[in-house]
Amino acid sequence: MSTTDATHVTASYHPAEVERKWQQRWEEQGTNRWTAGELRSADRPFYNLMMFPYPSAEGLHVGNIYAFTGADIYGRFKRLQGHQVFEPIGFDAFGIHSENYALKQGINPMELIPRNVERFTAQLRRVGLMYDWSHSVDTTRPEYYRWTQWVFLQLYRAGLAEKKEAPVNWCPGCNTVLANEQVIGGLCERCDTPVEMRFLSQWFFKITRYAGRLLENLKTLDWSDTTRKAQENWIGRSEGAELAFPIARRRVADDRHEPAQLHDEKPVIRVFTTRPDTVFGATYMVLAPEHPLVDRLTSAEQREAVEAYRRQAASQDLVTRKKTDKTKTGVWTGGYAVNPASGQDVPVWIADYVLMEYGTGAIMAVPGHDERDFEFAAQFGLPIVRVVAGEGDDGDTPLAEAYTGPGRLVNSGRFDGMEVAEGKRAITEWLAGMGLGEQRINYRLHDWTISRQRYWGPPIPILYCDACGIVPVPEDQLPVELPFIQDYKPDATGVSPLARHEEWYRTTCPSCGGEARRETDVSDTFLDSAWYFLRYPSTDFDQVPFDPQLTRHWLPVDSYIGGNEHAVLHLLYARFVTMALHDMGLLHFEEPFTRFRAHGLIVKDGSKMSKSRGNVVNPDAYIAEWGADTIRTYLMFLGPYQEGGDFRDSGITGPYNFLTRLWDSVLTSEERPIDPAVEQKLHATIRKVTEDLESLSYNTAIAAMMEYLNTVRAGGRTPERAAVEPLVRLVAPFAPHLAEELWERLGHAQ
RNA sequence: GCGAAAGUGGCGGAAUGGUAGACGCGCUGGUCUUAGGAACCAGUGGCUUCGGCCGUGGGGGUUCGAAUCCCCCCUUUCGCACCA
Repeated sequence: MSTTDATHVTASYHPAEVERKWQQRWEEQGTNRWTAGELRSADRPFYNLMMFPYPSAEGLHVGNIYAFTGADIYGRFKRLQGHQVFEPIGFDAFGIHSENYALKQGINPMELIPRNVERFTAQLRRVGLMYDWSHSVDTTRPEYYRWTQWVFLQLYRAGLAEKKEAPVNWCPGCNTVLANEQVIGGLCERCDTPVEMRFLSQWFFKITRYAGRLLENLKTLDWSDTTRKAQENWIGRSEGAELAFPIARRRVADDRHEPAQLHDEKPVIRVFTTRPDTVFGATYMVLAPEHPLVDRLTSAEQREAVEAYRRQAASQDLVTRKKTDKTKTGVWTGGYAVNPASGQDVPVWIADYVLMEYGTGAIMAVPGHDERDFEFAAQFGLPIVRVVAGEGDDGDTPLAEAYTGPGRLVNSGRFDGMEVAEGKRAITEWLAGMGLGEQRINYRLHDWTISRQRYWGPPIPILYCDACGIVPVPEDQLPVELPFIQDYKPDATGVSPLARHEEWYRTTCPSCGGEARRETDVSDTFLDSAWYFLRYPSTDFDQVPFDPQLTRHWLPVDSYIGGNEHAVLHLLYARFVTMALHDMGLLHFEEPFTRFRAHGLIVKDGSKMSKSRGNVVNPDAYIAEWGADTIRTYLMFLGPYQEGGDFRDSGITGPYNFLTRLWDSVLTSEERPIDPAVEQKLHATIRKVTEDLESLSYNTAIAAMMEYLNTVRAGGRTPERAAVEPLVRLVAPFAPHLAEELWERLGHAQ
């Protein structure tokens, strides 16, 4: 007997019909929506998060669908396991990318972006994702960025936001400052223009204060290895010592200059080194051309050459400057410093191979044991002294190249004979005793520049008052709304377009009532996304950024899935902001994402999708032709989810045929006892699919289901109802519409 | 240079110490059909004297047994990169 009514004609599989029906029903019945009360009372909460998209004008990309579907499948799996799954989505719509596009179109982003959001929303609704649209966020809405500004103020109060004059990355293409993380190989991440170094007064977040903890905590996180490693490298911990080389006063010919403003008033050059054991071999010093002590050290005779060199270095973009293979250049300042170990005067040079942004911006040069210093010394005829002798090395033969291996110290006074490791410790201790050094851990990580001289972002909630100085905008006056202006185009002046609008920036000081001026820079988009996951559960509340009770109930995030391109950007910033809010007592956890998995990249026919190649997959057309269920299943079947895959049109028929066969099998199935061999295979399949879902091995889960269906239908046999009914549940995370329809046709109320 | 991942049929990939190539695409043959770029069934790593032999980038090793573990080399992709 057929499971369907004898008079009922078994219709063939029409995805469009089925999908329309179920999307509508889910919407009407609020299947995926949560009320505030339901969120509060959920007893097995599972927060399933995916990286929210930037709503580009091109519309939803197949890569977005790949990312979201993989995350959605995991959420649906958890729901089938009895969890109450909260799966929100939103839009990361502020930022240079959006703004640049608006500029190109000549449409104000305030008008353009909402259209993109609308289009994205419509496209996303067709994919069959279990989003709770009632808890969505859009970072460009005042009701959202009000709280982004609030986050800024909390960091400011905690002393973690600071305005300072500093060398920053300036993109002449985008006319704005960029965070270090947004400079890729010396180029702007958005427009590929070579980035320049400028000295500007900017707002910074002191993420470096958290460097140690950000690094340490990584060990405790259940994250993709690649992502963890990327953060580890980015934070870049190195152990060593900071040593002080006093300036040799008598040798400074030109003393008209005021003493330099360093961290203290002592006329010393501070250097960071990982090799304090080689300090006896430091035969010269090099400062970055921008180093504040250069003026003080430069002699009258050398001034012209030094100035010329500094001008030249300043004019170079970062790509040219950081080329490792170019020959070393540099100029002697005419000044000397005292090697604190050997007591000898060593000449002080400037050279662009020393970077102002790392360490102290100055190095002690040990040509005998550092490749770069050796190259520089060889080029300029500076003395090379050996202070480490390797195995079977008499310590006398002149070095043909820098020796960086292990060995014992030589030419190092009473430290001669010590092993490198011992020497490091002993020499650091000795110099520390004289107040000329200390053990030090240095991080590659920089403070996070968050000022952007652009229009399309949340205004930084700060006022400048002649009487009171820097004044934070009172929290009850938030948001500081971004005004609608026509001339939002950025320029090379180093200030935001908002600085052209006096009517906007002129205001009164909340503490003295006098005249004040608003900060006209906006904040980095990455601040918007550094806390959005805190907002989702609490979008029903407009008087707090995140409701304490809901936050305690739902956070940290249980599963987070996204692209690895954010390994050092978003994922690091979100961790920092969370940690800072935790330290202020505002959050009960310090790591936002318990589990993170990076998905792979989708390519088309073996090459990266790009507009110029003309091989960008338009997901709408594919969904219209094959149905969302087929596209979802196909994308997951392409290859291991965490490695990505190659989208080829010819492959879609496989998953499509599978779903069609499943449809037919269910609707023609018979009510009869299940064959024991089939039953055994069924249980093996359930087990396999369950394990694969947990590990995101979606491709093999699908393969297992196909294999099982092949067994069920082997030799053209009619399937037993008991053989196919469980398969409908197994396939549900992948093809939710089809599964619901079949489940209903099998006589189950949903 | 440093760090990470990977190299398996015509193609995407499966198998992490135990029958290599699951599953799918493609291809071949068949059934049905007026027809089929539909559906269904069967086959499909290479060589073969039909006994078998060879086969997971290359070379060596451990093991009763290696795609899988170890050593050396080659190639590709990604991240970081004059980081002191």
